[in-house]
Amino acid sequence: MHNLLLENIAENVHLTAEEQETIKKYFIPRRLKKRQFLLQEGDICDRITFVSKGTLVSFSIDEKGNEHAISFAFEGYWVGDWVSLYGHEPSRLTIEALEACELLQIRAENQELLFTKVPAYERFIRIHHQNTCMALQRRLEGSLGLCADEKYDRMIKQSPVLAEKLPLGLIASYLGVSKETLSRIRRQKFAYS
Amino acid sequence: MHNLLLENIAENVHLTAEEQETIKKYFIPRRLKKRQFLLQEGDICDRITFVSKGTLVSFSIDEKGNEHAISFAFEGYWVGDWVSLYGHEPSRLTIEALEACELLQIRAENQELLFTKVPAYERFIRIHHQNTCMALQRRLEGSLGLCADEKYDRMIKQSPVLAEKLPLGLIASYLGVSKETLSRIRRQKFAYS
DNA sequence: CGCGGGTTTGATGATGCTCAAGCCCGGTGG
DNA sequence: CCACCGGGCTTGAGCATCATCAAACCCGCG
Repeated sequence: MHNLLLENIAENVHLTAEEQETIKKYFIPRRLKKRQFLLQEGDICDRITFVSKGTLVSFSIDEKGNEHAISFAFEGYWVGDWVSLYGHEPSRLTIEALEACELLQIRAENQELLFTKVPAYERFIRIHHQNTCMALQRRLEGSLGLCADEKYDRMIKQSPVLAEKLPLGLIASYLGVSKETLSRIRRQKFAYS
Repeated sequence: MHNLLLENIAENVHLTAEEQETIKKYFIPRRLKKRQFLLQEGDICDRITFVSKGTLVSFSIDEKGNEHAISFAFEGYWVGDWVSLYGHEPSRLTIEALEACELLQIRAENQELLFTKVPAYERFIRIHHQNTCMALQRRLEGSLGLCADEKYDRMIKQSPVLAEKLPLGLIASYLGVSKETLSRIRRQKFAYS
């Protein structure tokens, strides 16, 4: 159950056997069925989640009720609403299981404890946040001033997995275009190949 | 010179006098004149910069030659291209001084040393990255599926300072709209108030 | 068989970009 | 002191892109 988690951490920092045990103790397993919510808009996100199995999507809902996919989490990913978690404010995000999921969670205050008990873990989280920053910055660069089909190309180049695993509607929402537009773009691309 | 830096760090973590001295040693002062570049597209960003005085803008340039402001850095801010820094790849960002600046810089490899010498500094950087994640996520939420005037409203609400300090063209680029559109939006808002 | 979801396709309209011209204002040089 | 210049901002007209609405389609499933 916790193996993938420890492997994931060990990719970036070294952990002694003892540290591994300590970390294990803090992460509590949880299951989610398809369409269940990990977090709902308005809740305060007070824990960090590692995905052992399954897929989730985080999205925000605007005033008109449209959903905008912010990010996806596959096996081996971490998920949570950083804004809510670190800002201690109600989340504007909703996080939903796209399929049955197996998760490992640590509560924010326990993570603080773990930081001091296992400094390597704090280092790992720092590195993880660096990567998150990178991903968000890339995403932002793409979303400013690219037209719809350029965004799609870019996404395909960066993570072709998304296009295969996810339904069209979600990808459209992720790119910030309507599903009709994305459908037309795909047809175009197909004609040329 | 280093006071603002130490204050900035001390807002989040406690530092002993000795640690403060250590940190000081690693941060090298640098000045930039108006319009000088801190980083140019294609360079590898190998240092982190703290702004003691002045204002800078980071922007990316798309295929058509349009500039897109990614973020601004004022006094007390940190600036750098995280993608390039942590990914060790050529930067797609350019960072330019909007006015005369006084900066403090630490090289990436020295920062790694500093992490082990002063764990509190590593903690500070982790917290800083958390905040960066938050800011980027907020920005992304805003840039997806908000129309031009909503984006402007949102920006005004979140950081009215920007609207005062920065020329219209830069704000437009930050919001991902043309300067003409932003000009029209402002006129509209003005008419209502 | 009929239902529902995800997807496709078409027609229409709004939003916002582009291009082009003019304006305002501060700086510079005659 | 004034004329000129240039950068930033405004304003207008036309046009491209893309969202919206509506209808049909496809396919797996009860």
